[in-house]
Amino acid sequence: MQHLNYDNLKVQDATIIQNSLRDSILLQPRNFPLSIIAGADISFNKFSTTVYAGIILLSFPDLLPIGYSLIKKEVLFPYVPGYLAFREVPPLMDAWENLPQKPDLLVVDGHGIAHPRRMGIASHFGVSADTPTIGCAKTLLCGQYEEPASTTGSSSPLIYKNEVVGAVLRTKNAVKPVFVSPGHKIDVPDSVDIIKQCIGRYRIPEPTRLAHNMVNQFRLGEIPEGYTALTR
DNA sequence: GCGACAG
DNA sequence: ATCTTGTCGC
Repeated sequence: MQHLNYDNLKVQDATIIQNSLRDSILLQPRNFPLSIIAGADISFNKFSTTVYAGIILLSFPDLLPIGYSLIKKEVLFPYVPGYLAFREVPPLMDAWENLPQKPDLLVVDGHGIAHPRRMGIASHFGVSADTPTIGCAKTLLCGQYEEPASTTGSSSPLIYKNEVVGAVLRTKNAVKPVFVSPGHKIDVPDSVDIIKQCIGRYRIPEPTRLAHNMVNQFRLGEIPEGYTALTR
């Protein structure tokens, strides 16, 4: 499963792929040890087809960087709400293949099953790479929820078509919450529990926050393309 | 038809 | 997503 290419796909074809991949999603309590967690994100210049993708590995529960993978790639599939995966999964999959070691769980910037067809980018990547994933998005794509209490750690269920597809989690006092939903091989309760343990001093949980900072530095030429295991 | 719409 | 200046609050 590498060098995925969705460049010549039509949105209509993409829908068929999502409906097909959906049957492979596994929603279950975490049944594996968690000592290495990772964050994935991409960055790009507006109007450019070049995307800078990266995955950062962190020790858990310490959340200290222990390695990463960065790769630059051309992507032609456009950004269409509901089809983010067709733009971001291909480059992220390349970064994944180059990681010095695979994490036990990957946190993706975007939704998991909190998606119109229950196939957000976190689920799409998880099924494609056959690895546990959680989606952590900054804004809502679909579903309803009650505003969670304003204190850090508070959450409320995210409902879509009468089903609990995730949770809205307050990661910082009196600050906009984030949207957490399982991607693959994990369930809603465990996803929220793990993301809670990834909260640092910012709104965005450490895995995706550090991944975002890293790919941004990469895009700006402050870090070279490549991969490495960090020594400490 | 109208409004919503991850990154 | 990216760009951008100021401003509010702990």
